[in-house]
Parts: sequence; C-alpha cells; structure tokens
Amino acid sequence: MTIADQNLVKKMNRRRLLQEVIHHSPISRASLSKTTGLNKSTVSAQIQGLVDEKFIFEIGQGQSSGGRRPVMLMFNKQAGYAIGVDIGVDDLTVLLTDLDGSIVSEHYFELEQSSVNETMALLLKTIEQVIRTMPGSPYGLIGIGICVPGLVNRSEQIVLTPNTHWNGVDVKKQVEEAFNVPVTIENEANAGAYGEHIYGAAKAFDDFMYVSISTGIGVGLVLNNELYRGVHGFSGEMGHMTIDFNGPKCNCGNRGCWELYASEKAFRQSLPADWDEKELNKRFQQNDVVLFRSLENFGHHLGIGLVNIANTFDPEAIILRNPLIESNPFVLNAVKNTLSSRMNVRFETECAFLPSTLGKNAPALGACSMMIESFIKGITA
Amino acid sequence: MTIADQNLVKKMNRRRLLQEVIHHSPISRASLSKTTGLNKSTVSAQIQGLVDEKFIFEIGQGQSSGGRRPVMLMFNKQAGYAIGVDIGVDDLTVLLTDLDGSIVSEHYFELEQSSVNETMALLLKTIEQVIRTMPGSPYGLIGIGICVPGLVNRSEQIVLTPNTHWNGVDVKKQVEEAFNVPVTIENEANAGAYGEHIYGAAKAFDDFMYVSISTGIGVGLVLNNELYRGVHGFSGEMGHMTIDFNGPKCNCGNRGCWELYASEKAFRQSLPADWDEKELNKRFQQNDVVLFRSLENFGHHLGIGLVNIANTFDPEAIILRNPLIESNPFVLNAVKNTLSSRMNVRFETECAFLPSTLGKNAPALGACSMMIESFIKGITA
DNA sequence: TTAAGTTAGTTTATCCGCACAACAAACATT
DNA sequence: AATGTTTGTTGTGCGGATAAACTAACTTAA
Repeated sequence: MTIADQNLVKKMNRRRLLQEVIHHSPISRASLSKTTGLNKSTVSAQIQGLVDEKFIFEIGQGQSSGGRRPVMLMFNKQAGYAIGVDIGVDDLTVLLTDLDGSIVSEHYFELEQSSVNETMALLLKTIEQVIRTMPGSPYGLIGIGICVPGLVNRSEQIVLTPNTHWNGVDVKKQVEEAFNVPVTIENEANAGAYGEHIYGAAKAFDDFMYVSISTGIGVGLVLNNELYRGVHGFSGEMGHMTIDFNGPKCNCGNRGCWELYASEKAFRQSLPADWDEKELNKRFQQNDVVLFRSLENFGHHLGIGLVNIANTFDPEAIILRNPLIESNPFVLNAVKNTLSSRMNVRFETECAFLPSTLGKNAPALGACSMMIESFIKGITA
Repeated sequence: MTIADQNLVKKMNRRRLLQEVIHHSPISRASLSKTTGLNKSTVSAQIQGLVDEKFIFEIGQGQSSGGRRPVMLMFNKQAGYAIGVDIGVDDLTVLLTDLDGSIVSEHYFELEQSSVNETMALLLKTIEQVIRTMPGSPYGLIGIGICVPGLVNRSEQIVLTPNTHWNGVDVKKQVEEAFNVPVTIENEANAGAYGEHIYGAAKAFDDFMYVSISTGIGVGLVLNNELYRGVHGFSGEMGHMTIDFNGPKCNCGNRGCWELYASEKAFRQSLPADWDEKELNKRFQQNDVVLFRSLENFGHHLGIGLVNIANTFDPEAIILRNPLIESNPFVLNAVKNTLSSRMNVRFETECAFLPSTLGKNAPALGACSMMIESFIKGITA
C-alpha cells in the first residue's frame, strides 16, 4: 500500500484524464470536466502537460451546442509503437501496432523443424527490420511483448514448453539487450486472453476465460479486469484437469486430462490415420459423416471441461480460440448441446460461449497491448 | 474510477495508519511514521482524529531506545462488536466477536427437522439475547454477517440451497429490519475462506482456496487477497466439477461430479449401511480395516479434485475443512498420496495442503470479519 | 552530577494541487 | 445589435502533506 500525497493525486487524475481521452476521443476539455467530475481548471492544466508531452493533440474545433465551439482533443496513437511476438510450436508471428493496437505491419513464418537458435535468429532479424521500417514518432518503440506456448514464471523465465525446446532460454534478456526496450515474456493463453479483452470478443467483459485449443489446452483467466497468473505464474493449466479419473495417463503425470480428449491433437488422433490435410478439407466440404461425428465428439468433450470452468469461476463469458471452431459453427453447436445437458440452468443463460474474434493474432496483439498498457502506466509514474 | 483530491489523500493515509495500528499495536507515532513513510506531523494529526473517535487509545509509555520514551498506541478492539451466524443444514452457530475477531460469546444449536420459520425465530431470539448481554462500547453492534449452505447472488439473496429450504427467503431484509444494523448474507464456503484468511490457517496467504467438505463440496476462492465471487456470486461450485464424464448423474444435471465421490455424504454412503455413528466411532478407535479403506478412498477422490484446483489456480495453499480431516491425519495422508502421484512435480512442493484451523467456527468467524472489515472501511469514508 | 547525544512528538512555515468564482472568448438565437 | 450559452483561462483560497525548528524526555558516559 503506497502512501498518499498531492503528487499521487495529480498522477491519479492525469491517468484518469488520459484514459478518458484514449477511450473517448475526440473529446473537449469541457466534456472531460463533466465526465470525470474534475474542475475545468484542473482539466486544462493537466491536458496542457499531456499536450506538451505529445500524448494528446488538439484536432480543431468541434460542433457548438449553443455557445463557444469546443476544442477537440485526440489521443496521439502514433506517439509510439509496440511489437508483439507469438512464438508458436511451428510458427512465428511478429506484429507492429500503434498505441491503439492497430496493426501497422505483420510478419508470419512457418517454423518447420527450426531449432531454437534458428528461430531466435529469425526473430531478432525480423524485429530489427520492423524497427527500421517503423514510422517516426516521439517515443519510438515502446516495448516488445513475446508469448510462448508454455509455462512462464513470475520472473518471466520459460520453465516448461511441452512441445518445443525453449525451456530455460532467457528470451527476455536476449531481446532486451538486442533492442534496449522493455520486454515481457508471457504465456500464450494469457496473452491471447488479454488480446481478446482489449481488442476482441471480450471487450465488454470484466470476468472471462480464454480457452486456447491446439496441441494442448491452455486457459487465460481475466478476473476483475485483470489477468490472474497464480502465485508462480502457472494458473490456467486446465488442459491437465482430470475429467475421467480412471482415464489414460497423461505425460504430465495425471490421468484423464481434459486435453487428452478435447485438444486439437486429440481430435486429429480420432480421425482415420490415412487422412492427410487435403483429405480432411475435402471431407469438410462434403459434410462427411465420419468427420462430423468426430467434430461432434470433439465439441462434446470440450463442453465437459467448459462446464467445469463455468462452475469454478461463474464468468461472464468463455472465449474459445481454435481454427475449427472459428471457421465452423458446427463445433460450437456441439459444445452448446453438451453444455445445455450438463450445466445447471442458472448458468446457461448467463455465461456466453463465443469464438475468438482475433483468431491467430490474439496472443501477439495481447502481447502488444500489455506493452502499451505498461507504457501508458509509466507515463503517469 | 474515482477522482482524486486532498480529501482522498487524507482518507487513504487515515486508513493506512489505522490498519497499521490494528495489525501492529502497540506501536508509537514515531514507528508509524517510519513504517508508513508519512511525516511525523501528519501521523500525529491523523492519530489525534482516530483517538478522538475512540478507535485508538494511548496505553502509556513504551521502552526507550536511547531517547525519549514513546507513547504506545493500541487499537481499541472493544470499540464495537460483530455477530457472525452460520446457518448449517442441521445446525446453527451464533458468534459474538470484538473488532479483533476474538470470540466474546458463542451459541450452538442442533436443528433437527426445524422448519425455516422455526430456525429464523431461534436466530432472531438468539441475536436479541446476544445483543442484550453485549458489553458497552462506543459503537455497539456494528453488523451481522450470516452465511448459508447455498448459492447467494450479488444482491445477497439466497437463490439455491440444495439441502434446505432457504431459497427465496429474504434473510437480509428480515434481520436488517429487526436490528437496524448492516447485514451481509454470504455463501458458507466464501465465509469460511474469509475466516481462515483473517484468523486461521491462511493468514499468511494471498492466494488460496478453502474447500468445505460436508454434504456437498463448496470452494471459497481468495485471489489477490480478496474473495472472488464470480459475476453472479456463484463461483467455487467445484463440487459439481466433472471428474468422471461417464459417471453417474448428479442432481445438478451434470455427470460424475466431484462431490459424488469426495463429499462426506459420499464417504458415508461407501460404508456398510448398518453402521451407525456409534459403530463408526468404535471402528475408528480400533483402526478398523474396512473403515480405513473407505477413508483412504475418500482421500483419494478428494485428491483428484484438488489436483484440478491446483492446476487451475496455482495457489499458495489449499485449506481443507472437514471434521474427519481435522481430527485424523490419515485422510490428509491419503490425499497427499494421490497428489504426489498425479500432480506435476513443480506444484507439489509449492502448494500447501492444510487442514482448517478454525474448524466448525470458520464460516461464522469469516462472517464476523466481513462485517468488521466493512465497518473499518466505513470509518474512513 | 553534569553534559552530550538520542529519540519522540509538536509547532510553524511552506509547498502543491484542486475547487471556486470571475472573466474572456466564441458562438447561437432572436 | 443585444442577449444568453458554452468553452476555456486566470487569480484566489483551502486543505493536507512536508520539512525544519523546537520542546520534551530519556540514555549514556565522562
């Protein structure tokens, strides 16, 4: 708990005003005074400072409402830029966004059997290039957010990546030293949750879960408008929640883990072995019965775990991140069938189950928004 | 987000100082200045106000450390009193505590087949009596916290009590009107969690779960030092978490719910039907093999769900509230065996599994501490 | 026993940020 | 052209915190 003095007061009001401008620009000083409750003179003084520091600029006069025309203020979303990186199991995403989270440039790579060192080199090279082509701005690159498919501890060290070999690689240090800007390492599910929270399907929600379904299942928890990371940073490992205690052994040590039944990997293993990606697409188009039975089964097992999540957290929504779900409403319907048969009625109407709207970009965008948020916080520190 | 002015500054510092005195009394003004970072003159001024309002008093001079002897300040824990009520399925607890949570008087009743109306009458009568015998104090009764074995929504209305008939009974209104003090209605698991947090096994933890095991299983979540209630107030319904998706139907609508395997009810159903309470105690004393196999099984199934909780939240600790567990380390050992075979190693050493220390009183004490906390907050509003 | 040093708490002066009110600027209405 | 409204600025005062000087009370050691 920090102690309070006039300086704190000023910082709090400054932050409040900046937030108001960010989320409601264009807006006038008079409107700011009304919405915040701060006196007009206070607003004017604070805004002056933010204008001097290039975070806000005057865009010109607005519409009169019967008197002097207001001077409209805009958040200068080009005051700086953020880079968001998603290191996937077999792909790499690098996004550059402005302070509004709008994508300025994007780079995608397939990582077929790349070593960690190769990927790292590719990453550093790409970031370097992105920085070179970045538009000029008062604050330049404000930070790099990087997410990885594994467990990240509270010191932002990668401690477990089941499907890759990033364990123990000090990505934070390497990238920080290369570019000399703030760097954050984050779990992929947490970053995705944050992305959907700020820019995507969960904008309206204060309390929701983001379920990332790929090789495994990871869950990002947003509670009271904040990411909940757990004591060591390992929360949301619900892929290893037992849903069948006599089920098969998982390599995590547990039995009958959810992701053994409801991950995309599990779904693919449920298909005939001789189906390749092409065959799969063909049957998709043809509404093939065998395929759709597998999809339904996938949705069913997903639903079982989602009921557990809903019972645990009582959230406003659960966001599902998976290409199959985003592209085809059939799976989500199968999920919802299981939900309606298994979930207590009181929840069913109250908790929304939605596909991700940012899709593949969710984690990298989330990583960007984390950097932006900490930059904005830093402005008022 | 509220705006900031000098008044906020004063309130924040006042609250901070009062908290410091509450948790570290006896303490001098000089120490307060050091620990809070506030100027000596600020501390003196604020303390004067709190002394005037009877929340703090001077207890006399302390030990000199080489200079003038300090005047020691004490929190006046007898400035008021709180009542905590635990309405159980078949019992009723009414506690009176001072502002420190120390029990001043306690009343326990068995409710054998009492109707809701009868219980309500008993409750009101008991509270009346407690108030009559309460010591004199500047602020008197500061509030009544009541917890019930069921779901309580955000408007503090009881919406579901599986094993009793309190649904829809407006306990809050009735008790408020009878005694004209603040009243809170809370879920039993939440109240218990709060109790253990403030006074019991979880004092040292900011992030933990409290698992209440009786007829069903309820979980209270404390995250970042605060109760997490969920959007509608229904979080922690982990008794209805599926741990065996092909398992038997539960009356909640789901299948293979945890509490079908690991509640005390489930444990008792696993015993031979002709064993009564006396027989049970006898066999307990004799270390009866059949009984202990059942206990082991009970612990095993508990462990399965606890692993799920640990994977979900990554907490500092999980507190188990059940008489069998508190009285006999055997069950907890059985739990831990399952944990060590099923939980990822990284967690095992990091998450503590502890029996409740407040036992039966945990929920009522938690209810008290909620009222005390809101009273203290109100002091600085 | 006395002088010097240390710690506790109060008093006084000063600073800082906000609110308030008066004012100036720029517009709409009639 | 006169009146009223809205926007934004300027000067004044208030409240609360800090800092420094001061008083008070004690320890230590010559």
